[in-house]
Amino acid sequence: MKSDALRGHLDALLLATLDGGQLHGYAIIEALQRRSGGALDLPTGTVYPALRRLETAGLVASEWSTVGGRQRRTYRLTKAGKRALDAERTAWREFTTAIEGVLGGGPWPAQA
Amino acid sequence: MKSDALRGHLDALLLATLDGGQLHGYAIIEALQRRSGGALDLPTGTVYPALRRLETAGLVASEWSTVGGRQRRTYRLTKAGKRALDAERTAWREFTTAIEGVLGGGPWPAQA
DNA sequence: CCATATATGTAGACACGCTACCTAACATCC
DNA sequence: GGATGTTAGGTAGCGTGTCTACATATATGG
Repeated sequence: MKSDALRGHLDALLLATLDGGQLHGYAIIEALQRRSGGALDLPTGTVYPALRRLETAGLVASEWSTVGGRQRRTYRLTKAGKRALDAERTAWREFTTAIEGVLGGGPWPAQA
Repeated sequence: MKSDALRGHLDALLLATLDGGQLHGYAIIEALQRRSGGALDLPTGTVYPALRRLETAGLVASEWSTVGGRQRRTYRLTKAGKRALDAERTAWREFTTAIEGVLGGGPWPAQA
């Protein structure tokens, strides 16, 4: 998958991943791989800054914990984040509807 | 619709629009509006450079003509463009499958 | 005459995902 | 003891594609 395709949809992916419960960054990356059937393999340089952006925007909140001597920052959706997720899902449907209206299933008549 | 969402999908839209027959730039913008149900209203500063990029890549070809005293540059798909369109449609299906696997229809079990 | 629609185009800004790199603890194998 | 791999978090800076804003020109309608 070409990387630009994801532009503007990453926030929706991260919020949706946290919808099932809190996760730490590394686990989010693994969850995205699993749920996408291996199609999404996001680098940490993409995910960590995006999570900080979402936290600054108030859509997720995080807490530090230590598990087996390793530091973990666990993220969870805020209420605003849940609302944002709903909006993202709606936007996604509108987006795909618009694109598929153009992509169609094959050739179109020139001036329908 | 947020503008970044389109990133990486514009080429597919333009190629698909030309799949029904040759069109000039302005008509392509109108066709995109029509086919997307009004959701897509691309500025000329987006479409014209993109068409030149596609022409440089050999996916479309263009010819000048004059209609009613106005200059028109009419674009059509090349064979490479048709192949590229097929590839774009396949990529689109893979993309939406991946995203929808993550977005799902609602909450997921934490560790399926 | 002026506004609007038709039609094409360029220059520069900006957002954001990616590459590349760094740190650190623990586990395993030899 | 050390090499390697996995888990875990992070930053700096780049690339690039879309957008904003602007420029040009003809035809039409008021």
